[in-house]
Amino acid sequence: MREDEQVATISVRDRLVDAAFELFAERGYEQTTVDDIADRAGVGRTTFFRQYRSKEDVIFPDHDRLIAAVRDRLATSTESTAIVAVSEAVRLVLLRYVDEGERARRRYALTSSVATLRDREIVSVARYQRLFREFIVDWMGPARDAALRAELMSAAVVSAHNHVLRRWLRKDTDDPVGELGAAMSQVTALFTEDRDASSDDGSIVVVLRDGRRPSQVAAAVRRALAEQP
Amino acid sequence: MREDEQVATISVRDRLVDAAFELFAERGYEQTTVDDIADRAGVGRTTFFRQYRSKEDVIFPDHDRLIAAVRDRLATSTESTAIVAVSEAVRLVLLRYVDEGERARRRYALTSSVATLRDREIVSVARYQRLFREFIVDWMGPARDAALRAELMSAAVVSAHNHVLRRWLRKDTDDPVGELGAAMSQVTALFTEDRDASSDDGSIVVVLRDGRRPSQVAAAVRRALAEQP
DNA sequence: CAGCTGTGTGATACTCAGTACCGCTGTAAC
DNA sequence: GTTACAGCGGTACTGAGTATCACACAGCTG
Repeated sequence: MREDEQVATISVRDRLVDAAFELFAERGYEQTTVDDIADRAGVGRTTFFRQYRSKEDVIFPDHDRLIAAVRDRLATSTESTAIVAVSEAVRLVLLRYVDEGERARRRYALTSSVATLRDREIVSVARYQRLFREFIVDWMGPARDAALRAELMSAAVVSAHNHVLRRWLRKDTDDPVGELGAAMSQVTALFTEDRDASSDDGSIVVVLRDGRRPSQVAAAVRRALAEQP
Repeated sequence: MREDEQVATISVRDRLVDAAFELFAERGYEQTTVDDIADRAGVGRTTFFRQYRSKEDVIFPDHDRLIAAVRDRLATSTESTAIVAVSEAVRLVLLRYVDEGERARRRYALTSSVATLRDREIVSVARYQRLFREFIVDWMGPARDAALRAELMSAAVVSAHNHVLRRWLRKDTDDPVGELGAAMSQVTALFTEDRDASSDDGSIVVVLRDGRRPSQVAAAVRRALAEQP
């Protein structure tokens, strides 16, 4: 291929994606064959499967690459707790979708209406959750209930992320990144509140002899609070 | 079919399941075709697809029926909070697997090693999570952050259930039901502790004029505590 | 220029899951 | 008997995904 052609021509991969989205919109997903897509993109069937492993693959973003990026981010994380590290890492995923813009929304329309694609999406999400779970387990070591806690944390982070992502996809929010931050602090709060709250609810008891003035009581309370961890 | 034959003969459905499990164990899942299964079960290919929608369906329990049972349980639930109701309902799922016994474990061996089946399992789990989420949303109404909280709760319940279920499948525990109860109280504890701990940590401030005695301060505190929700 | 090599491409043929249809057979009802 | 019906098997088809092979077009080399 000569250079001037290269400038004018969109890559084969992109042509296939465009063709696929067009056809899915026109006739629906099941009514479109791989041959149709390849034909419209002006390439052979073989080329389609060389570019994308399956018919579903055309619509989905490159999860392999994105997961690798998330893994890297986790590996080089300097956060103080596992759940905060994961909350930071999941931001990458949201940003990727937001960057895609309209294409992400068109994909959402498809995954919402086609069972096969919805299932595929669910499986992709589970891969992130697994990655997070394993990271948290490694981070926490063989502590008491570590496995269950890791499970819950990763599930919470992923759910919160998906909640915000779906809101953005549905145009329910203009500030997905801000909402993600809020959702993530809600999630981390779930897991970082005083554990064992049933036995220690965080109350402080200050005992004084009779005859003190309320200002003295207040001072004693202030002192007690300062000593709290 | 005459009656004496009916007694001696296992149903076609069961024969197909047995044949499938045998063949998957012998040659692996991908190396087994639907024809192979039908042949070994002594029926035609057509009959296979009349009994099971797909090749994967043979191994999985009847999730449609089980989900319906769970939905019924939720609909007739008299629990005080949504998450407790869901925690109770998810027990049905665990019990179903435990009832299956060895068959569930053989299925687990397959879903652990065959990507297609693992994906299918993940999708099934998502269906329960969705059911729970919708129930919780209905229960909570349009409260502040209800959608996100419902998302987190359903994810937590399902994760905890799966954690315990997998422990039982791996023979890491002999008391799955007990562990499920423990895991579920851990989950409910997550969501029933003082919420909004970041903005309201549960502290009570009692203001008094100078000159009161500590016993009067204590009485005022007692009164304030009594007024707490 | 001729020859070599590697890479992307398209055509063909194949396997297998899943669907649609049709004809057979045994059973139950009238 | 015959009519109705339900379960079964066979055949043929569609379409996804795989494997193979031959070709075209680059770039490099002598």
